[in-house]
Amino acid sequence: MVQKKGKPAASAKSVLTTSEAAEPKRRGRPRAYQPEIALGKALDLFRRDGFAATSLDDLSAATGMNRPSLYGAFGDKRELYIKSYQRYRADARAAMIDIFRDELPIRKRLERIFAVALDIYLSGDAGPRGCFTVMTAASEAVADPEIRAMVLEGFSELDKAFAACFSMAREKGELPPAADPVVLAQLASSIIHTIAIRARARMPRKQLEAIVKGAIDVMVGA
Amino acid sequence: MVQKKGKPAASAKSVLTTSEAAEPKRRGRPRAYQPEIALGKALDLFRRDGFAATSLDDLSAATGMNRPSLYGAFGDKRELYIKSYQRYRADARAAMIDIFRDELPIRKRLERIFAVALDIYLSGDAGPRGCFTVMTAASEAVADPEIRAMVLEGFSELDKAFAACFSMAREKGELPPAADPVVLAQLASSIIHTIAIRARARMPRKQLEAIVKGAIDVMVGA
DNA sequence: TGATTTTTATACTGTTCCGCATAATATAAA
DNA sequence: TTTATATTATGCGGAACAGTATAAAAATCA
Repeated sequence: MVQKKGKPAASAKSVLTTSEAAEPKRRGRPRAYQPEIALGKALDLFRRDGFAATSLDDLSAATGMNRPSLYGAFGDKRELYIKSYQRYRADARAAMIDIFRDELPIRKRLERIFAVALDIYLSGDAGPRGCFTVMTAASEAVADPEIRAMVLEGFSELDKAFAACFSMAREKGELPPAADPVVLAQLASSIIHTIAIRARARMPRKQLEAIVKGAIDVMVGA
Repeated sequence: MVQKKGKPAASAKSVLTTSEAAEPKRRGRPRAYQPEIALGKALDLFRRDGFAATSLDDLSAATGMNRPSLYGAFGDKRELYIKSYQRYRADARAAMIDIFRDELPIRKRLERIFAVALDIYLSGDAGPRGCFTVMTAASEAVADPEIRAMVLEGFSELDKAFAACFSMAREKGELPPAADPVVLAQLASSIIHTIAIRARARMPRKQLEAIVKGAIDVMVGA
């Protein structure tokens, strides 16, 4: 019979945001799930309830995958948590990176960054989801070195991104020469952390925006 | 026989820091535990592992109380968590209140406040314990209205204490008249939150102190 | 068609979990 | 002493838990 000649190899591990990509013909029974979508569901659950309070039954129900499939695709619960966290970081980075790099005035840029952060932290059907890095720092990071390293790297990435922002602003004369980009960056990160935490306690967006506005005034001048 | 005449009544509920107080003679079998000490042990566990990852067996072992005694003394796990949290708040308040009210120059006062905060967040045998308010905000506060209310009240208490600090400093001429005590207080709280979170991820004290120093410089002038 | 491969579906194992029922124990009061 | 009261000690019960073993199903390959 005429056979379709599946593409030779070329690594099936391509990272795809959409699931439209034509995978090379796989051998056995086809998967009933889409890994990226399932991982997103797992992330939703972990963000809502945290690691310990999320059971594999919950994850199985949310992803539509039965337990053995979960293990086959992502490993055990901890590995799934780690992959969920990496997915969160990738998503957050994608949502932020353009604004960080933008050539807008510093004040406008900060406003947009914090607005996107609030969108991320306040979204969620069953209550505001907060920042997964902060939640993970508060819980799993103490006892698990590998998770801790990822969290610290997350803090560092944010600090550096803000510092680059403030450096550029100072070069363009938007900030006084004496302004210290690293200190300002740590301040900006602390605002990110406080609104993430407070959002999680359901503080209304208006109040969080007031905190952001006051902080921006202090950082770049009223 | 000669009997000791226990003091009549006078409310057994007196809040005592030491356990030396002579309780009025109680009727049945005497307790084998000291409630305040047991509650402290429970708090230690909850701070280390969080609500979901702390089992009643763990609590029973740490307090030396068997399960029924735990229930009798503190109610179920959630009630014990709430009482532990209230205890944490009382302890933290006791450690801070004098410094907040002190008449020291604002810079010195802030330095002391943050130093005590770091002491609290970095203590712990099995890793830094962080801020229990922040941890609770990140986990239980979303779904539990009663716990959430306590957490929000905790944020508010800290904001107000800082605001009072900055108000007094402005009145004394330590800050420019245009300085906004509420905005500065939210900044100071955000520093508290960021060092609590970062401590939990085992960021070294030196780095946390650098964050504090930079923030103080921005808040009250370098 | 039949063999091979990969995934799904079901169900099991042994553990841990929370809350409570029951009985033993230690004190004060009568 | 006896009675009442308050706590401790033991352990049960049923549910939930994480992980896996086994078999059925659905595809490709020969």
